[in-house]
Amino acid sequence: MSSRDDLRLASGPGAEVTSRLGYLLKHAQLQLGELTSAALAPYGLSGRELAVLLSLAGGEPASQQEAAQRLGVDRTTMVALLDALEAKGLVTRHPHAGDRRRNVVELTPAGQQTMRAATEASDDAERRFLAPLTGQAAGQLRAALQLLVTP
Amino acid sequence: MSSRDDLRLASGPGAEVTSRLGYLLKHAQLQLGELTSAALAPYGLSGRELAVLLSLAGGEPASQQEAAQRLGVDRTTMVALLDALEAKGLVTRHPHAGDRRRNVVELTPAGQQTMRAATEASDDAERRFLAPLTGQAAGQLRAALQLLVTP
DNA sequence: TATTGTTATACTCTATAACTATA
DNA sequence: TATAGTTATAGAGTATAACAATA
Repeated sequence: MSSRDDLRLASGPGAEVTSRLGYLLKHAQLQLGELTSAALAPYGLSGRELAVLLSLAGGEPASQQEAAQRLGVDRTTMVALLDALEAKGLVTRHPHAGDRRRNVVELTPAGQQTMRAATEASDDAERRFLAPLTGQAAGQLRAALQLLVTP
Repeated sequence: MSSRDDLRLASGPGAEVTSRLGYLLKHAQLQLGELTSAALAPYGLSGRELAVLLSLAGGEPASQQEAAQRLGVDRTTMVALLDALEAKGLVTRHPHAGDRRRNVVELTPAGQQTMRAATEASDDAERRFLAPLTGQAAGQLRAALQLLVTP
């Protein structure tokens, strides 16, 4: 079932569920995810793959482990994500000079270009998702989530 | 990896990812989910199962299909959820009098009692999750999510 | 023909355990 | 011994397709 077919007025039957925070967070994520997936499709990227590119672009060149930590996924999960991005020519893996256990992961020029274009598309999806809110309310939402997620 | 091991200051490396709305929603949901799971464990319920109980308790007795729609899951997903709740003695299924294709699903007395206690535990988990926010900010967060999720 | 519940199946995301190569 | 990357595997959660019973 798509995440849009199931929504109803908060005063109807089941309002006890649909007003709970867990429900709201889950369905907000589902809806944003649908918009983002559609927006990124022309670039052949998933939202998770764009997140990997962004985590690699910010700061120092990173090992796979560091990239995984930045994103909040397991290092075993990062392997498959990087396999896909490497196959698309968007990232490269090289052994670290001083510690050959590590792979230094970097964006290729194509990866940087794709990341920039895909980020704009993703930003646009965010804007459309947040359209029901005033600019102030959208800013407060983001700030509140930052506070909750950042320890 | 747990969802708490990966968090860092928003100004550090990877800030481009960790300040995106999709990341914030995902990790907010993960953190609340952990708190909720722990809070519900003494009742032998998952968050999804409590959601099913709540969706059944609100309004008229529902068919499985209606329960699935209230919750926003597929009717095939609802089958397994109800199997588990029925095995625990928390819900019953009876053929609908006027339309025997349908199962009327209702909470047993044990189901109602468990639902009430588990809801209190879940509410407490929500309060702890929202503790970093002022009461006003928490209310605004909930209202904003309602607006985004309700069409 | 259409709908409800069900089953079988598959796909995504994720983590744990164990392997390897390096340190 | 410990760590980084990898592989195999398993477990949620989810949906699609097809079936039986019923409308």
